[in-house]
Amino acid sequence: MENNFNYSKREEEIYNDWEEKGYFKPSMDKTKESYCIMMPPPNVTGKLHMGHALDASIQDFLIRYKRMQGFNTLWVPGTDHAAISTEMKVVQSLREKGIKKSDLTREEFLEKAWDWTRLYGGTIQKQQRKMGCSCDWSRSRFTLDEGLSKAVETVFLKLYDKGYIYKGKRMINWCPNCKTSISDAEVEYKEEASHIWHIKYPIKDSDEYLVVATTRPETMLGDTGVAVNPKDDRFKHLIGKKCILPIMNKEIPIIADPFVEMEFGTGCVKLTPCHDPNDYQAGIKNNLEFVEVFDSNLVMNDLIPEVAGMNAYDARNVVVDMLKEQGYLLKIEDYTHNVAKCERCKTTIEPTISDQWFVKMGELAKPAIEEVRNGNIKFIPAKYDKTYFNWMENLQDWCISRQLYWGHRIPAYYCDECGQIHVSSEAPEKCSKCGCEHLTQDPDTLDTWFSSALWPFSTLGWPEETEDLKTFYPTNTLVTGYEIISLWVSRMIFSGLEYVGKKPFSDVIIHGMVRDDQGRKMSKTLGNGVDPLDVIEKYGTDALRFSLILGITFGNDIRYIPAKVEQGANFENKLWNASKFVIMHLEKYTGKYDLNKLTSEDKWILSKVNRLAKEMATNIDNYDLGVATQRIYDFIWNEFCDWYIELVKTRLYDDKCSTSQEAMFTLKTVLEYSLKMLHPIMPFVTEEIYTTLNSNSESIMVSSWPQYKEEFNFEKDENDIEMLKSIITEIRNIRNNMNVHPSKKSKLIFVTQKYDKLLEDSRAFMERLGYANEIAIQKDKDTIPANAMSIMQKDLELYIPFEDLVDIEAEIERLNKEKDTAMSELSRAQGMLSNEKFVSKAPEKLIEAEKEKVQKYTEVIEKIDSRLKELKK
RNA sequence: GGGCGCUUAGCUCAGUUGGGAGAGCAUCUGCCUUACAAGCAGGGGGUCACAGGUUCGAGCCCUGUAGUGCCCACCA
Repeated sequence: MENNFNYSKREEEIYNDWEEKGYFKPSMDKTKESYCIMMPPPNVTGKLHMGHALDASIQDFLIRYKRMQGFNTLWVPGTDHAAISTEMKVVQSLREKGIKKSDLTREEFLEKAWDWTRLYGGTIQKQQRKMGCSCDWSRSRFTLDEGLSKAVETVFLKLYDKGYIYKGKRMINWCPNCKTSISDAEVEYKEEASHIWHIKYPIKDSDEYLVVATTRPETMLGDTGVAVNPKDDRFKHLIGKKCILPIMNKEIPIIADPFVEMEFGTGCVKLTPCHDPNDYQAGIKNNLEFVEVFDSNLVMNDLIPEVAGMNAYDARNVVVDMLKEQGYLLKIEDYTHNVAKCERCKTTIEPTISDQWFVKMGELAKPAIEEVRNGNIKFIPAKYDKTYFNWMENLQDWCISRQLYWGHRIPAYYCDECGQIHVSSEAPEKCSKCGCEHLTQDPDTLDTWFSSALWPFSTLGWPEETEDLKTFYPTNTLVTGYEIISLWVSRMIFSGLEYVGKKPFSDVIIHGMVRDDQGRKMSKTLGNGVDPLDVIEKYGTDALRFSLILGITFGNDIRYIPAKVEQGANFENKLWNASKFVIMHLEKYTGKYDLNKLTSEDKWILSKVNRLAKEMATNIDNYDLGVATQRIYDFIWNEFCDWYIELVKTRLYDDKCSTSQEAMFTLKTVLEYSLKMLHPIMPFVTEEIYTTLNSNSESIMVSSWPQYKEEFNFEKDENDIEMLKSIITEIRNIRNNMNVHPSKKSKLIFVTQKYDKLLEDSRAFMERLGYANEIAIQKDKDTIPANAMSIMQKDLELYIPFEDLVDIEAEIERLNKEKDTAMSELSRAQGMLSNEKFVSKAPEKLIEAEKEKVQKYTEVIEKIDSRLKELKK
């Protein structure tokens, strides 16, 4: 074996080998339970970032584990066409070539977009291969491919027939940059410093006036009312009257509406139903006039000649100046408020009234809420139930039409003559209403999330009743971040329930965000992003995966700490070297061993690894991946390497050892168990070692998870070896304190009635690990020299004659300290036992443990006392 | 405005149903011991944010306070 694992070379070779052999495909064994994960599809032209790396590490962990557990396992990869995001990138690249989107026909643009997708698409899937993802690439899907488009169309027609999809003029979020509508979920809010303008609106036929406060004075040209709170005594007498809109010199009504906060601003709100969501609602409710001030490109219309044709933001200054001149402007205050921004391009959103397609959410949301409430779908951690409910219970109808080319085109056709809407998969030959033969398809496309919402079943072939759909739907676990619970998770849930009639998945793991080492979001502007591919190049995929999983708790954000990746790399090296040792010593392994000849240390480690296999499986089944990883790490390093390998060395080095075959059996068994348990976390290095260890065996990927065996349960031997370990640790401790170099050996005199047999069997390693040149095991303490250090335990005394090194006074002092410790332990245990309430209420097991402690420390104290007496002679 | 988290060793984080506080890194001491110095052995370091409460027993459960972060709503 080489001195190190050559990950940069071998990881790729191993991966290709797996893929070629078809290990990523499901077994399709009908006798096995299925387990399926749908990979959240990244943007088709995207690049792998740390969030993806985390996502991939978690999913691959689960998939590999389940595969080893014998499940018929499928992990479906794929990519999303990412409508707005991709279209923006294409527009940008065209602009760099001096081409405007409007220069091209729809077909020409789409041609360019496909070129772009072909050029940059697939990068991320190559990178996912580098991550070691064992997904079935032969089932990879793209949201715009034929099958998925069929699913989208089917859903659209179905919902339309049911009346759940409708077209209508509503107030929507318009992104002036992307030039499309977007849904509420795609809007984010950002605090922005601005001003608030106080404007006087005179009351008709009166000297009185109202003062309205606004952050958008230019919209006042389109005001068609002023609202006050009906309970506001200041303005009660004005309700129902009219006021004069400045500049426009137009009468507008004063209405009462409880949405107005009396304490905020002036208590009077100007109403511009065309340009504000609240005002829009108030406009409908109160039957106000709808007056547009500017169009969707923010170009002012000709309400007044002074601003006609101007950009809305420029018009603001003109309007403010006019108000000032005419004496209507009372004051301008600094004001910081939340401004709606486009999630994609960060442009300020314009609320606009527009003719769009919507999905009616009410009836769809109900069963989706119920499915989580009744526990059929679980969030991990459960706290995200609340995020989900909060979203689902306050849903507005979902605006699904986008004024983009890149996406699924809406299957609706309009009669050129009478405007009749025809929703169908094919263009109708003539209008069903007027018989006209000229129909035009709706130019809009659908929201990206409309197709992503179908992901769990569209990828399995729905609406066809495919074998895959029957086998793998509902899927089992969804792994994603909290930022898309509302955008994606919730929509998959109602979609699955509505279209397939079954939930899309059972468990939803919500992991946190990967932040930089200072806890900041990784972002392009900060330049603090860490590219997982750089990390892989430096430390290898296994080390990165290990670092992302070790100790994580789902739902909490994690920081990317380089030292943690180093920890992973060091661990990989440790495992590699331990394996090298094992494999080296297995040269003489005949495979003929006798379980009856296993020694205590063999039984000890077998018992431990055996139980770990069971407990780690429980951890994983409970999605405690961070804990599971910690446990296998601890076992391999602190038990197997630090102790078992050291304990077993004497037997391996001794040609005449009668239990060397059993030692080799144990080494091989424990290493194999460990490799298997580590494989879902560090797939490559475990594969490399496993196939070296078992040169005629197939991949570790298709091996099975170690099963708990009752015959490997050795409780007594576990206790025995733990006792010996504590003795060895104490010997080392004493020698360290005295600065005695390991090369200076000493004699060990054990006095014990109980452990003589065990010690006799353990002579060899006790000599080695206890730095002894001679070991005496005796039942009485007649021959103990005075100048010896001592270790007192229950049922055992150990004397180490260090001869002239021992300062009797110092030893007395040390023993007194030991005694103090034992005394305080004793009194603590006695204290608990003398507490009647403790004895009557605490569990039996605990009381017994305390009683044992009393016994133990009483004995230890007696022994120390007796030793002290001898020393003082 | 509403909701949800977090606060544990110098740093980054674990801590499974309440039963004597853990890891990695850092630090200190001693070791190139024939798998590994990317290592070995040993040590130091914590009133688990604070204040109450429940309990025989609280890092864990309840109430409140402070600091901090996120999500939702968007109030002109």
